[in-house]
Amino acid sequence: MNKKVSLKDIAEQLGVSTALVSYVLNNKERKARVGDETVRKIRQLAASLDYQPNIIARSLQSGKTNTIGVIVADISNPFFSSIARIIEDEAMKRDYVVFFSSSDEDADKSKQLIDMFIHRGVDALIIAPSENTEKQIRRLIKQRFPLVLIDRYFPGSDYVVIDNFQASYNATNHLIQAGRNRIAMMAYDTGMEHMKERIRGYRTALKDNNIRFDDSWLITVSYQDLARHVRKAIKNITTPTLGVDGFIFATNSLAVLSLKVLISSGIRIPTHLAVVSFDESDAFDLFYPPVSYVRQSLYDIGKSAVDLALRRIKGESKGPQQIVIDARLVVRESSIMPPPLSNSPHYNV
Amino acid sequence: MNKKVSLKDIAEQLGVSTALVSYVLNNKERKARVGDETVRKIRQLAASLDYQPNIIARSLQSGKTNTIGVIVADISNPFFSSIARIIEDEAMKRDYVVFFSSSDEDADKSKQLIDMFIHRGVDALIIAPSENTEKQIRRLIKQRFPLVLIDRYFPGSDYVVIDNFQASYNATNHLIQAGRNRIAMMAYDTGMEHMKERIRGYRTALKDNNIRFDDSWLITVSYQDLARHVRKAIKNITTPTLGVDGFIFATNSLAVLSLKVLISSGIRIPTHLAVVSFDESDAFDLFYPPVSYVRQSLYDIGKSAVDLALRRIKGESKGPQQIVIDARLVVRESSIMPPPLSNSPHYNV
DNA sequence: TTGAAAGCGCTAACAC
DNA sequence: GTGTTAGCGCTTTCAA
Repeated sequence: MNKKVSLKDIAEQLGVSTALVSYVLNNKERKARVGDETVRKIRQLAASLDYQPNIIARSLQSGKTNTIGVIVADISNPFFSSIARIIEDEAMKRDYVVFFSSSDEDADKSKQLIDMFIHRGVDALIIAPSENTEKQIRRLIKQRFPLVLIDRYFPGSDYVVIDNFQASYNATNHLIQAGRNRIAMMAYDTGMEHMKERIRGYRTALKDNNIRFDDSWLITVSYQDLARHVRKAIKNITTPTLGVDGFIFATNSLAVLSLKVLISSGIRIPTHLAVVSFDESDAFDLFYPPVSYVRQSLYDIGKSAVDLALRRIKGESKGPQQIVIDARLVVRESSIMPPPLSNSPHYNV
Repeated sequence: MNKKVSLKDIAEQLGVSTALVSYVLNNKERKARVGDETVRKIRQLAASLDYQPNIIARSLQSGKTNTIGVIVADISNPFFSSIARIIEDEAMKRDYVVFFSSSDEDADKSKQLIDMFIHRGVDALIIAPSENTEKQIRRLIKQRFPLVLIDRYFPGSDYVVIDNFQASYNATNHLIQAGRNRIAMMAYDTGMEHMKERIRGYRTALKDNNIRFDDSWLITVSYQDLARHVRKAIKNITTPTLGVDGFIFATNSLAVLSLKVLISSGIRIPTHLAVVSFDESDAFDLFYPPVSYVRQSLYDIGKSAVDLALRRIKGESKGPQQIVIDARLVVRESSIMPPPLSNSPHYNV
């Protein structure tokens, strides 16, 4: 690595002070009333030396890093990586750069990541918070650290979410309208509000349709050792005796894992079991029949989160800012009976 | 934000110099021969003040940021986001943190990102390089900037890749053994070595099996406006007259897009068309029939990339380090004829 | 118009 | 054993 040129190099070569160079290169020559000729010389030398400011030094001085930390449950989950992509683009447009990290829904890891990012001097955090992280989050809020929650939330914070109750209610209602009345839901075993709301929406829809909820219908699985839990749960719930005829999955990962199990268990979708999931996935499109899902605008989530974060950084927003973005049910063949005699064209039968 | 405590604060309160505090808090009290009592006092006050070192200041001083920049084509592509997750974990273990960004296979954007990361002082870069970025990459290598390429490569650099020729050869050979002899390939229209190798493997396998290659079988699509290109290409190649009976997709995104088109076109897989893809995807598992694919160990890619990068940072490795990781063909039903009378159990027919 | 200098927080070479 | 000090590269106040 050849040594980088610094302000001082330019100043010395020109026989001026570093202050002048700094002013000019930050386009503050008007404010500092630098002489035209000096401005010209500095500009020219800087260009010919390909001067690049040292961002670290600037950060040390300013206390700002133009950096945003993003913490999601798992960046390899397409739902989060898609949001990450939007956040990346939006941040870049505004000259911010992004650290990504995964909490694995683990409160300890979350705390560690938050601390690490703060020590690194990120200007803001965008977090999909996990269970038992409320204290960490509250601490940040109290310190007035710029923070936006996504996907999940705690009351009183800045956040961007969907109306989970309504979305879940609609999904359940849709299954009922489609003729199902023994509808199960698989959700994460967590006290997080968004999950509880999804469950509440489901149960309320059942009730409003006079369907008596059966305890065995609500399956909650824990994030740890997920695949095994899902496998067991699906085996249980799909026995003929318990036999449910509709299923709502509270996240894409639950749906993907469950569908893999269902595939090998002889259950026909939607004939035996109508299916709706939250989130989206390529897998939902390629699965046959295509899976109905609750679509959240990932673009809106990412864009709004960055907007809010930057406004917080600039100190523009006052009270808690809470953004509820649209969620809409995309109905496809996994949740409605096919027309009689329909042939799925591309499968050998 | 309450003001952070600095070395100086501690030094002043204790009436010692910042140097001592620095030594102690960096566990260099032995080397600097600091008195036991002083050590104790410093440790205690630091703890009670919850002192956190300012990483920015340390970086300015050391010229190191403990930061790695990662540039992939698109972080929302599960292939890359899965690698990203591994990189994140491995980096974190070694106390590095990661910036992710997406080049969109665009050379200009790539250059911009590389420059930005360098200005930000990342200690190393891990890049899945795009077409026409060779000059940028060569420049970094010449400057001896720690750099590791993944997935794609230029000769003479540090990289982690699979044997693309062999993997493609095997995949093609597999289709031929499975009784296909009009085999198409869809690849990206790029001069990048990894793509050319995949194409070469395909063509060589045809040749070795005495199958005369037909120009129309090789479909190259450009990354821009991909969906449209794929749609058109699939429509063309699957007309009865041209009718191919096997298909190799050079990446997961090509396969996913193509399968979506195939689904709606009445083509039966594998009866009419046997399919193999590179990379992996949840969608390949949920598709029926499950898609055969060339599996690369994403773990090995990410882990090796971080290892190489850190060794470069530490100046441990000399000549170009090139790691070829295993790729293995996972054969599933999309590429082999089902047993007679087989019934796909879970689909209504 | 311009320059000197302080200081962001930390490290390390060099005295004492 | 302990302390001083000179920077790392930049911004910005204040004086000239």
